Amino acid sequence: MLNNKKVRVRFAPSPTGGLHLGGVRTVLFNYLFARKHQGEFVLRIEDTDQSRYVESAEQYISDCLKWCGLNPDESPETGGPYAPYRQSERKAIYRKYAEQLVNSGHAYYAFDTPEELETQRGLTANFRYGLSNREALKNSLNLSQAEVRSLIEQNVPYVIRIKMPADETLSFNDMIRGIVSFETNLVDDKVLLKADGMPTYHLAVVVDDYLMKISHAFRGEEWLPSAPVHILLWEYLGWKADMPQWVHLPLILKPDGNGKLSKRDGDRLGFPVYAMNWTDPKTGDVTKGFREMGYLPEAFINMLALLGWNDGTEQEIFTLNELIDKFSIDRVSKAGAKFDFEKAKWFNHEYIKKADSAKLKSEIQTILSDKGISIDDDSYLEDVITLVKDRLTFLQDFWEQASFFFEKPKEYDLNAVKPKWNEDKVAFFKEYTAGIAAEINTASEFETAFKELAQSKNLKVGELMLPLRVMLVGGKFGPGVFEIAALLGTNETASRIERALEKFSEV
RNA sequence: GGCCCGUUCGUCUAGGGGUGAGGACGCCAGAUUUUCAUUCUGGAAACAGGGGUUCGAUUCCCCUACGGGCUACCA
Repeated sequence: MLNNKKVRVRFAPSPTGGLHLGGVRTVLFNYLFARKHQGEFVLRIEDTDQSRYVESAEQYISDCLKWCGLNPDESPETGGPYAPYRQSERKAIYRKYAEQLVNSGHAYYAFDTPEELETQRGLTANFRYGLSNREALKNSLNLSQAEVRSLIEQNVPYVIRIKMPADETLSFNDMIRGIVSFETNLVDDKVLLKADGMPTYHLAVVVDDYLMKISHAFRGEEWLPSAPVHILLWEYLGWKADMPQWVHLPLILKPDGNGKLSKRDGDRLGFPVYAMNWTDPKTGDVTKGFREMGYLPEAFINMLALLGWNDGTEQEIFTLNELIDKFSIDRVSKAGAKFDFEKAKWFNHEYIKKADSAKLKSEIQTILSDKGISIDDDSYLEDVITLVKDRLTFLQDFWEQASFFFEKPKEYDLNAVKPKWNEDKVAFFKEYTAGIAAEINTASEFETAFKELAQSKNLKVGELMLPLRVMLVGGKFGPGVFEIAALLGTNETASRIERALEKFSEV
C-alpha cells in the first residue's frame, strides 16, 4: 500500500515486435515495484496501429515474461477484473471519452487530411497543429455546428484532437526527476482518436490507467515530452485525483555512438537486443535473443536491473527476491545508460559458475542434441558440466569447451607435441595404458600412476602431461588432464592414447 | 530550429560542502593452476568548462558546452 492506494502497475508492450532490453527493463521495474508493495502487475496489449503484429507479439511477450519469471497477475489471455486488455476490444470506450472531451470543450473534430497537413508542414518551418494556427484549419472550432454535422454524416474522415489551453505552465512530479514543467503554448494539439476510430497512445494510456486503477505509470523517458498531454487529459476527464504517479525511466543507449539502443545495433555490434528470438511475422527475419544465446534468465534480470539502478552498496549479484526486497525508485538513476555487452557477459558467467550442474542439464542436453548426441548417463553429464562450467560465458560455449567428452578428438595439435616427441615417450604411454587397466578410477589415482611411472623411467612429468592432454582432448585446452581421464574412464582413456600414438607416429 | 531531460574512470556506477573520490566490467602486470579458464594480489584510469554562494566546492545556484529524447492519424 502506498498513499492508501493499492499499487497497480501495468506494462503495455509495443506490438511492433520483439521485446528489447529497454522493454524488459520497464517490465522488470514495474514488476519489482508491484511485488515490493504487494501490489498487482498487469499486462495490457496495445494494438492500436500495427495490428498485423499483434498475435505473434502477444504470444512472444507472454513467453518472454515467463522465461524471465515476471508473471503478470492479469494478462490479455486470462482476463481479470478490468478486462478486456486489448485496445482493439476497447474501441467504444475510447470513443466515449473522446466525445466527452469534445462536449466539454477540451477537444475538437479536425477534418484536415493527412495530405493537407503534409502541405502545411512543407509551407511552415515549425508547423504545429495548435494554438497559433488551429483557427485557420479545418476543424470544429471554426466550422459551424451544421457544417460539422454534415461532414460527419457524409462520412468525411476526421480525428479528435485535444485543445491545448493558452498561457499555462503545467508542472507535475516525476518520481525519478522531480518537478518537470511545460508551457502549454508550446505543446501541440495531439490527435486523441484517429480516423479509423482507434485511440492514439495519448488517449488510451489515460483512459486505461484510470479504468484499470493504475497507481504508478512506469515508462521510458522518451514519453516525457508528451506527459503534459496526459496530465491535461486526466484533468479534463475529471480524474485528476486518481492520476498515477509518473516514473520516467532513463533510456538504454547504444554502446558506441549516440542514441537509443535498437535492434540494428545488435546486428551491427554482434550481441542480442531482444530477450528471446523474435521472428518478424511480415518478413520472416529472425532476430537473435539472449535466451537462445545461452543466457540464464536470472542473469538477464540481474544485468538489466543493474542498468540504471543499484542498492547503494557494492553488491552486484541479486536474486529476483532480493531485487524485490531492495528495489526503490529513488535509487534509479536519471541519466541514460550505455549498454555494455562485456559486463552483460560477466553477469552470465557468474551465474553459470554458481549454478547447480543438475539445473543446467536440460539446457545442455538440447545443445548436445543439436549436435546429434544424446546422453543417457545423467551423472556423467552432470560431472562434465561441473568440470567445465567455470569456463562458460554462455551455455552455448559448452560444445566448444566439452565436446571431447562426447566424441574422440577429430584433430590433434601436433605442433604442441612433435618437437619433443621420441621413442621413450611412446614406450611410456604404452606402459601407462597397460597399467591403468587395473584398479584406477579417480583423478588422483590416474595422476599418481602417471607420475610414478614417469619417475621410474626417468622422464620429466611436465613433458608428458601436454602430450597426454593432446591425446585426450586434441589440443592445449580444457580442465585438468587427470580429471578428464577419470571422467572418460580407463577404457576410453586407454583407447584414446593408443589412437593418438598411431597419429603421432605418422609424423 | 523549438521544447524537455541529462552530464563522476573507456563503460555501469557509489559518494555528496572538508574523501587518498569507492566498487564492478574491461584493460595491464604478478601469483596459483606442469594447458586454458577459474581464483587471488597489484596497477593505470573520472568529478565537461566558466562564473557565482562559501573559510572551503566534484557536491548548491547560474551560464556555456556536450549528450540524449520528443517534435506522426507510431508507440
